[in-house]
Amino acid sequence: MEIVSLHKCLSDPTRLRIVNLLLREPLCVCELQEALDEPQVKMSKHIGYMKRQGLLDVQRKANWNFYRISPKLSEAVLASLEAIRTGYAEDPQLSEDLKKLEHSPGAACR
Amino acid sequence: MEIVSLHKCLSDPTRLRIVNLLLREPLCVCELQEALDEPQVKMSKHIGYMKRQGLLDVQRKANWNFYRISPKLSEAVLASLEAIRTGYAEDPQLSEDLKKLEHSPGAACR
DNA sequence: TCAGAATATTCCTGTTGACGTATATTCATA
DNA sequence: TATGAATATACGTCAACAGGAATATTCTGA
Repeated sequence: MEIVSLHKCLSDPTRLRIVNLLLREPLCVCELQEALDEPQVKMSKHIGYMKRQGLLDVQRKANWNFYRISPKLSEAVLASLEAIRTGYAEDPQLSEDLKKLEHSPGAACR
Repeated sequence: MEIVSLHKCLSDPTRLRIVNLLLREPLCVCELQEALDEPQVKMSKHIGYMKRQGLLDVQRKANWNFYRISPKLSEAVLASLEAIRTGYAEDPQLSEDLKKLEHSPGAACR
């Protein structure tokens, strides 16, 4: 994945929030939607963008699409992502998203 | 500095090249220009952009403007920058820029 | 095979940003 | 103080992208 493409992915608030959650575990779109509380079309388009750039990949299970950080990323890209995970752990928005995810009642997709 | 702003700065090839050089040492605009071999107006605008976002700051010395990575950045931002410096050390373009900088005959601004 | 759930895509609009040309600014020095 | 060097800004144009509304797609289960 191109350096510039990675940073384009990270340069939108919604996408950053999505990446922050996926850095912990793969998630289905409906879980991401619930955690971020954003319209479906908005989520879908940002996810599609990051998939096209090679940052995410999908696994379809029954009715649900599970996204994860692509396992094919270079060490360099992973290092940048790790900097986000550890560096911004105390960001109010990002940590609230994580809390919301943990506290969410088991979603239908599970 | 905002997380998103940082990544916007890093999501353009020219800006990434500039940051890569400034991560080593503060430089004057003319040195950056020579190393990257890009038009003056292009350099100036990208530098201005990063200054407005709070990533860079200036020190004027006589006729020259020396830019550096701002010393006021948070640990988190510095960690992201460090990931770039170490992670992409072997990028052809970025390492060529560095080489060009080292081999450059002492610029007028020194 | 039809209905509905989960997700993606298309179309439209407004904003941001990238690039080039030309011009302005600022400062040092002749 | 006029000139030139270093750098920034204004203006115009074009492409990328963000957001919403509406619609399409894909799969599951009745």
